[in-house]
Amino acid sequence: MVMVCLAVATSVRRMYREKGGYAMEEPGKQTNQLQALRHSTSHVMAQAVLDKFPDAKLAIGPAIEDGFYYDFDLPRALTPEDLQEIEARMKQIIKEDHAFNCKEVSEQGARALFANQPYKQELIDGILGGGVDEDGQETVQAPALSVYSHGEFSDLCRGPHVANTKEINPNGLKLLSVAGAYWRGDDKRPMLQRIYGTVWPTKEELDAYLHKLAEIERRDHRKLGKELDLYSTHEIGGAGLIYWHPKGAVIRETIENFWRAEHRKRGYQLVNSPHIGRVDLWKISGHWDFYRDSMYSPIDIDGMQYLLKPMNCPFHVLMYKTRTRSYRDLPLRWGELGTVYRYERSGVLHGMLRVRGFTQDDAHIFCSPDQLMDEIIGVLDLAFFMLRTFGYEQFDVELSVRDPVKKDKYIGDDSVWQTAENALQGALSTRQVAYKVMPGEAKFYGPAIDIKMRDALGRGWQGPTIQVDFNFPERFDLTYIAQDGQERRPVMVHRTVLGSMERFVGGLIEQYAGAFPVWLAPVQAVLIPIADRHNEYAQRVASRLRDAGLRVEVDDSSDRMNAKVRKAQMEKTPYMLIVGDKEAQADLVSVRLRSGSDLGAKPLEEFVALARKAVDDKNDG
RNA sequence: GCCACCCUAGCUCAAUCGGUAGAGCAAGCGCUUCGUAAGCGCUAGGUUUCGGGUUCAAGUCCCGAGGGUGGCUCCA
Repeated sequence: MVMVCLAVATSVRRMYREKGGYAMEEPGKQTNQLQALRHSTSHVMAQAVLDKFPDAKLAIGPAIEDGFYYDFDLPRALTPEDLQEIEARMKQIIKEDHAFNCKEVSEQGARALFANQPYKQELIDGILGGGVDEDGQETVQAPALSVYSHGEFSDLCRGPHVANTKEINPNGLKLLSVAGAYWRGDDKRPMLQRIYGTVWPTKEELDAYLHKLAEIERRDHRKLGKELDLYSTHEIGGAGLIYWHPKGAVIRETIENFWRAEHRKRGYQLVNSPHIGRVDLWKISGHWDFYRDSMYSPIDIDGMQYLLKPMNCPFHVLMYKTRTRSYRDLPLRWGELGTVYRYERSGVLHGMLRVRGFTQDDAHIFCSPDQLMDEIIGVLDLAFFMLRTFGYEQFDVELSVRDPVKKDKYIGDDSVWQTAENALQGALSTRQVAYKVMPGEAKFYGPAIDIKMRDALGRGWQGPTIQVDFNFPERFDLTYIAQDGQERRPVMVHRTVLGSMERFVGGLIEQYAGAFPVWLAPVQAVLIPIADRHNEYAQRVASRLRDAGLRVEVDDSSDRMNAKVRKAQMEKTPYMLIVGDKEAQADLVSVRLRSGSDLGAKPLEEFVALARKAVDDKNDG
């Protein structure tokens, strides 16, 4: 049973962040029941921590996706042993059978109750002052203060909670980790210790969740990237810089070829631009003022300052300006796999997902305002088509628009914004894409569509982004000659579909758990001769397969066939072709799939057709 | 960047109280020629991330740097 004491609706923090910098709304609605369970468990944890550290200062402890946390200011750093101890104490408290009681308190009452709790005092200030609440949400009106107690422990809280600690299943509980977290998420304020935990109604659900965590670890692109020899990073080479090994590079090349072909089909032209440019360029674009933290220090060349590019747009803009553009030229769709470099703070770097140098699948569309909607539709079609090709089927789409009350934060007048928002919205509804409007999420230079996709495990990843930009055309004075002979200002659309090759491939490794579909697999088939006398036949078959455009290797090591199968299996090779006397005599290959299934002996040409089809269909056949 | 933790052979990990670095896999060589997830043997492989310090003695303790992990903040 869930107790709700106040009429104030509970809002758990809905946005969560996962390692690697992809964020999205929590999938599936967490029930109030589950929220209450988790939130109540965080209170129990706070009590256990107070037992151990009577001087602990408590901050906040909400329910989150899959669990809960609580932030503490403690006299010393917590160790893994502390966590075990705290968890044991929690289980004890749960069994002590405490009812959760709620009461409303006056300001004085609350201040007195939390006299030694400075963070709680600040929360009280916030609640009464109509500032921000414990989830960092702005409070509209000052609600009453409420306190939830169980046993000896009381916490400022608006609930809801379960009725009794007995409702928490001690076997569904586990503390997971300790991490630093700034008070109020503000890096100017004290660093607190955050304990993460998870709790479920039953042990089975806990086990399932822990199993999922193990699965996430199993798929980790950093682990698989090393095991499958896809990429490396180097301490001596500098942090956040990716080295693509041959097998990783093949995957990337295959994706890039697909990307180029698909863009050409859809009326894009591909361009290339330099990696550095004079600082003046960035001053005009505005990045020098607004984006400098993410840019590297200037390089002195002949007394002039150059910057490593953090984005491609200014270069495309310069190309646009090389001649007078007519309305007949528009839309211009210029794509580039452009490598950019951005300064990222050392603590955020993460495998291929968060790096300092990466290649964006960038494109800029220059068009007239009345072409905007069709252009957006074109991008949407392209984006969904490409992502589905990589097995992403579920998307969460956001339309980021202006904050209606702070219109002065944005450049461009109302009518342009209206046109742009209408175009984005119109494109989405034309394609019947469900979306969520995100007021205040627009960039200062224009509204945008952001698409997030879910992977095979249901995790969210940052996907395509489509941004309308009024700023660049203005600052660089872009024009085109309209039908009536007048100079007009084009609209510029920035868009990526994959994001960056690094992040996208990192995500794909996890999406496929390293078992890439045939068209992407670095090695598509391995020939496994049973004995040395079959090597020659294996080479002949391999060369025939290469002629058919397949990526093939021959394992002519002196290993036994079983070992060769195992090796290919661990490399997640789609096709293992076993050849012995029987096959060599009749132009056959015995096909084993990495799933373990044995397709038996097939005529060579039949296998070629089968494999070609899997490649052409971009699936596993 | 901040908090905590970590860094030993190509990889995964050992090394008691501070006492002078070891295994499996991978690699190289040899034997084996085998029918759907590991055949056998031998060899080589180390400035214990780097730089200082304490100590008779440092993988181990201390300081600094680099890199990494989990978070916070931020982001393609």
